[in-house]
Amino acid sequence: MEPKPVSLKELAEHLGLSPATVSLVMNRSPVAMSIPAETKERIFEAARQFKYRPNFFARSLRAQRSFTIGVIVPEVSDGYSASVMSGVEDHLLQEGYFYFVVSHRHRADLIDEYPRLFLERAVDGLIAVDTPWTLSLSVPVVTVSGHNQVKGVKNIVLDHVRAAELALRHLSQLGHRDIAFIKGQEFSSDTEIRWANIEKAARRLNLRICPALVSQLEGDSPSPELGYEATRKLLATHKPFTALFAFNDISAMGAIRALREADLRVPDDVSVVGFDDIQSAAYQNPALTTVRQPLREMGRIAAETLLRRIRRSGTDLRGGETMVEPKLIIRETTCLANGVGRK
Amino acid sequence: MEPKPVSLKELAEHLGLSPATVSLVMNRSPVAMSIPAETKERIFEAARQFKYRPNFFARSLRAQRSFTIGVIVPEVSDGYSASVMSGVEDHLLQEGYFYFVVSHRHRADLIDEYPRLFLERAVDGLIAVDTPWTLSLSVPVVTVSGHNQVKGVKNIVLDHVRAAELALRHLSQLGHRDIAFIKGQEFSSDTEIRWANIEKAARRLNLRICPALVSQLEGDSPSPELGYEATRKLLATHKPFTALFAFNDISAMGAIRALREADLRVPDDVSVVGFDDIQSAAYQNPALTTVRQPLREMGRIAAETLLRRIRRSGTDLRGGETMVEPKLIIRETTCLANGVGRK
DNA sequence: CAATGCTACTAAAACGCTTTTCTAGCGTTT
DNA sequence: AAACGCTAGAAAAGCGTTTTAGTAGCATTG
Repeated sequence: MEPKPVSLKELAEHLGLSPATVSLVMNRSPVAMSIPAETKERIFEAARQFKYRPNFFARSLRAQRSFTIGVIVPEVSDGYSASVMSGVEDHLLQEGYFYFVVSHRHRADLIDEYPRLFLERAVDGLIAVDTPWTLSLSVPVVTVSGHNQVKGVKNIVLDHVRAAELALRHLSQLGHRDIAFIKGQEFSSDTEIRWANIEKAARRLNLRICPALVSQLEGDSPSPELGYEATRKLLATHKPFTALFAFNDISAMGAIRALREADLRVPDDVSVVGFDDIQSAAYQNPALTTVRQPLREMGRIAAETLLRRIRRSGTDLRGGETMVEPKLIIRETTCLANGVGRK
Repeated sequence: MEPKPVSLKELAEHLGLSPATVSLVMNRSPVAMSIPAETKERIFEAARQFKYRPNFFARSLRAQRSFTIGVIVPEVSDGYSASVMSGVEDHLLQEGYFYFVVSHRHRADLIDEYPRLFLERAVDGLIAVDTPWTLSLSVPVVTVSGHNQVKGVKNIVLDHVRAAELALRHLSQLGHRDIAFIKGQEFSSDTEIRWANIEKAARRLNLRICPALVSQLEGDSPSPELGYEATRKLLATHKPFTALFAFNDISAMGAIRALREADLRVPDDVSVVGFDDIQSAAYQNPALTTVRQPLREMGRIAAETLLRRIRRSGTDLRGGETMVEPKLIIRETTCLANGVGRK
């Protein structure tokens, strides 16, 4: 049990000084230049002795700054958000900031309400992860995979051109021509841009995308179930395909299960490429080939960008994007098409 | 962009009343009983019109309450913590509380420092997840899987007696006698109690635990790699076993990979049981048999318990445990021993 | 010697709210 | 008519800081 905290006034009283002086010295204010080193030392010593900690609320009230930022994600417990948060945390704590987390779980009313609550809590800024963003707030906002075009909002985003290229080129080089796709949910902010770039990359690589071989995730569960369902629909068309590019690793896992149940071997009959490279991707059986997003790094960059904006409030508040590079991680779920050989 | 917020004083001025009156009415204080309904309505109407929101810091400064709690976890991005957090969040936000998260990543200095930082931020209480806890603080603390015996601290914990029983009985009934084990890391708070109960359950079931068949996770990465390494050590002893009980699902995934690399089929040659039942366990290939911990529920209970303590501050501050029941989820990684048949 | 400048501080306001105590005016009781 | 009680609200203290504007005392300068 800690002793009752001591206030600035009490500390000053004990030192026979005014609270003003003590405050000035403790904060190393330039005004305190004229205070002799000896006095300063006395103050520091007393502060140490009484374990003086400035009251956080009093300070925030005065400064109108909270050293707190808000993070809004679709769901804390999904690996994507959690990885990004991990990066955000790294940088934030190091800089003396704390953060609140909320999950909106794709409910539009919450996506609207939470930012307001954050503002009420006087956050200095906020980071929205994988969340459609339309608000322009009075504090800096940085989005991760946001694809918004709100004026002052900076967006940290994957290079989707390259991501699509990496995956499709890989499959193409393995001889795949009949490629099935699982698109993300309507509400996922990555869905649209990712798909647009897949189409472009396919054109560049001379791959034809058959509409019957395009399925879409539905529902907002974070489980592989959705990928399983989407793949079942794909299989139900009876249109043959030798490769499948899933929206993310989770759905790829569900897809693999659906394929196996249909007596299709992965990768011998169907190659599968995931997206994200979550922790367990490497330990799937077979290990998942996937397009890695540097999620943690994206979180770190988001935090850095946000703090920069909070500090240099006013300058450089242009929106725009900061791009981050994907990487193709080739593991065991892809091989040559037509069973020509095993990779 | 929101309009500049209006203060209580301004609102009162506009109404031709004193701030005191407005405050009393807005907070539905019993003292405001004597204020006529008409005046109250005028106040509410004006508040609505100007979107009056009490300044959070001013209020907290006065009340010495922050409606904020701190959550400390080993690592936000591991599924265990994230699931618990998800449950914590459910209850907390509903009750008007926000929470800070920090990851200590098993660094002892951080486990010590973060609670202090939380206190400085004037949290009303805190929840420690899967973290060794020795501090007795001036605010209520609830731990999840803590296994501490600090006086006022309530611990939300799995019924480990039953968990060990469920797993071992299952394996025993399938005819397994040579069972290997992967223990948790030294620093994990669940390790000790889980192991103790496994030993007890084994005795009750007349199973002999061979010391050579007990391996342990080492290192604090949240990846299946650790289970992979632990299993390699097990295999290196060349002591045969037909079943493996892993510390968690993540390590079970690594174990399965190691077994496969050693040309052992799962479950035909070796049955594997995991622990936790994380999201992807059902979509492993083969789907993982595991002991489910109701993590989200544990988080919810922790939040409920904490808020109860914060509110009835003073009463019922006994420590002790609240137990939660595990459930055996039988999937595809376990079958009859000795290849007698496939389940 | 008056004016100036420096040193080492302090006073006081302000941040926005809550809450206890107080009061003016009015009606009722004894 | 004095005492009391009630209604409707106001005054003011206080929460713990930060910061601007001073100021008292001393030394230096012209």
